[in-house]
Amino acid sequence: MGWGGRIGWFVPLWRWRLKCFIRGAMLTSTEGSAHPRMRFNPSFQRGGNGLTQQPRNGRAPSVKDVAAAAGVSLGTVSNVLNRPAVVSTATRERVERAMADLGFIRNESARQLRAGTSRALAYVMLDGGNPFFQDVAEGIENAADAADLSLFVCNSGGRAERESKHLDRLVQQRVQGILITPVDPDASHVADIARRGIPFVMVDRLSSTGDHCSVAVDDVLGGRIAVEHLIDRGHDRVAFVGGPESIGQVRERYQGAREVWEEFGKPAEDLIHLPTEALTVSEGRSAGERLAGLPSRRRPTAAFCANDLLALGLLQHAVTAGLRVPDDLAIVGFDDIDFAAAAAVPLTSVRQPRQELGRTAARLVLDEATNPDHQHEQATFVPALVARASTGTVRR
Amino acid sequence: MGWGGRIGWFVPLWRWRLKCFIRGAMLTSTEGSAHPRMRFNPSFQRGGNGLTQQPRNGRAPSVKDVAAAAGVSLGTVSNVLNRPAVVSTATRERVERAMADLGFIRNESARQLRAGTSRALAYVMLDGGNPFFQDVAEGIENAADAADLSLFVCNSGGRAERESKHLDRLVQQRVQGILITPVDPDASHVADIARRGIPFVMVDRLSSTGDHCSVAVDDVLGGRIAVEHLIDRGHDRVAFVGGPESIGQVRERYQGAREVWEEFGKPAEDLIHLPTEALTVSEGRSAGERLAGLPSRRRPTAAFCANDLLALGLLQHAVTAGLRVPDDLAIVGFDDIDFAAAAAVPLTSVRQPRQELGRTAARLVLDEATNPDHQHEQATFVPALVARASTGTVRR
DNA sequence: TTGTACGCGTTATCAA
DNA sequence: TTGATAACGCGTACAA
Repeated sequence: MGWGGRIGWFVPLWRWRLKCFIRGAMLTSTEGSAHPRMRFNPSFQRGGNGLTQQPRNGRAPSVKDVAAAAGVSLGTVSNVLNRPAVVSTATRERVERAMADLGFIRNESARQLRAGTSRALAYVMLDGGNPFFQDVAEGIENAADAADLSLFVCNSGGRAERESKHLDRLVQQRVQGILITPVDPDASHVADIARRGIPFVMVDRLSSTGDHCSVAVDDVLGGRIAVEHLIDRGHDRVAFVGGPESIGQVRERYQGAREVWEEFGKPAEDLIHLPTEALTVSEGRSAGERLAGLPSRRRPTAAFCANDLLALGLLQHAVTAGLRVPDDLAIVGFDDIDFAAAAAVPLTSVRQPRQELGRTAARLVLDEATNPDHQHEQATFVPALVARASTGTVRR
Repeated sequence: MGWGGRIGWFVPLWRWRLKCFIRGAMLTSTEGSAHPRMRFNPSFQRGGNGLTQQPRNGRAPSVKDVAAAAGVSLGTVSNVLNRPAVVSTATRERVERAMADLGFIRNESARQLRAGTSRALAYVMLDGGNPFFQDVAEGIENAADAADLSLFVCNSGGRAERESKHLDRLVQQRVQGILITPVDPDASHVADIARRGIPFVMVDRLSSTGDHCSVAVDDVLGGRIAVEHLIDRGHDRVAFVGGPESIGQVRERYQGAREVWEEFGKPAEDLIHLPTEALTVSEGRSAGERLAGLPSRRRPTAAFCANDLLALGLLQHAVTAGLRVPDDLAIVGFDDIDFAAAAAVPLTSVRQPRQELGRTAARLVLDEATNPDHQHEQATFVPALVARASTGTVRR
């Protein structure tokens, strides 16, 4: 059975349900004007708050119902909704009264159909379990809220096929714009979005082609300041903890680390790469085990982690293993999520302006959606080191 | 200017944008059947992936465009989409080809309008900054995904007026069902949802009235096992850290704590309430300060925190202040978020089945949406203590 | 097997 | 100031 069949099956149930919840509702005497349309809708009832209605056949009341109840035409109701000034006070009040009585609520689908686009944005995030992206999402939501738009928040969980599925659905929904932190910025299903002309902003990744907006911090620079800070503190052997390399952010933060390491004339083999399979707390713990397993003369005295989750996992392992942080092992994270400061040994981290990334991305996508002179923009933020106890002491 | 004006202004921009991105796209010779409708759409082009089209006046291609391009009627296209079996292979392929060429994507608004309901669920969460709710949301999203539904994730941030605004929008969107962890379960705007007949499930709160489904753990029991665990470990003075009392979860966890404290014959004044203004890490820190400020003979040797965020804040303050955890201060949290286990002193916590709460809630809301025999259900889960290092030792 | 015609709820245009 | 009517895109009777 195809979709049509299922839809046809849904509708009666919907009616059935309405019929059920009506049972027990307070019903008072029928009221309303003597408008002839009224006889087609004989079941209007009035209750305290307009929710005790059973308009027509069980569907939600429409402008048509309101018009009938108020004894005016459909166009007038529309005017009350969209150009209140143009309708006389008396009729407007009558219509408003009818809307309240019926519990009328505008149907967004119909408005969308008419308008050609929905009143929603969407953010497809890379990892819902990482508070960093939640904070970005919060920034977006605030901006969306201010523009009176709803926000679809989707989570790809790092899986390309799930991301693609989400995007398909969002395009079907005709969302006004899509913000995404992509699994792979070069994936075709990502490029297709911009090519369709849907306002589109890449978050936490810069566009290489420049054919859409993007918002990110300079990850290479972030890697640089993290490692420079560790060099400052006198560390001569440093671990870079992070992976997989398919993640651009990881690559660039590592690159920044290597650059500055080299510039300070340190031997490349003293910047030790501990690859991880994901940017998670548990991968951080496992990296900690590998780190502890190194022969002591090869063992780093500090670690720069590609994000805070890894750093927290590493920190946990270190403390459990009896290492003193920062004396035995200094740790720098990346993102500066709230939990970094809240760790038992507060974590030094490279701060990204999380909410502002989101706000800016939303601003750009809205500009693309509304401004005919929109120019694609690559908004780059400068990361900042927030030094805390986990790198507290200067060595030697 | 009212909304109508703005919409009217949007549409031309939309066209303008499409015109722009088309520039530079590869254009090949016009192709297609000689169907007469074709002349109304003279600008069809074919490219590699169907995205280089400029159908009609800049709007996304509709079934009508597909029909014209394939040289069939509109109904046939619809049949291809909804009852592929009923259409001959040859025409079906021709239609599918046309859809691919044009980059046709179904318009959800139109489907919704027709179907009377959207293909989306919604979850309004209480605190987006708390990973607990993110995990619940993830459970919901997985279930929604399996049912091929989109999920609106909204965040009230504990503010009733924001929650109400979200709910208004969701009702306008005609979502299939609403899941919510409400600021106040008894608020009228919450009750209105269920009264409207919208499938509705309360998450992390039980329904008192029974006129809708709900999913939660037994918070009183959770409070009991937390404090019983501390009593087991030999603690005679315990703090309950949590607030505000307007949050039902806080009240009930506290109640459970008091019950078991009394049952063990402990004097009521030795269960010390440290109220907080929110369930956040920073409030946990501030509670830590107050705790440290107590005279030593009144100072608790253990703390039960109303959630893990408070516990992490308290832990952080304790470590910073030089207290040993658990020797000087044992700590129990609630929720067992991932960061609890990842804290530098892994946190003992009362575990809620976070994802399962979400999955169950989604299951219930879908049942209400589709099953005519749906009965409201109060799904109660049993919390479980997860003992970790933060309460590690038995005292005395 | 395919095509025609109508309705979903809203908004905008135009006429009264 | 108000009313009638035609779209928007899709799904589906019903007719051919």
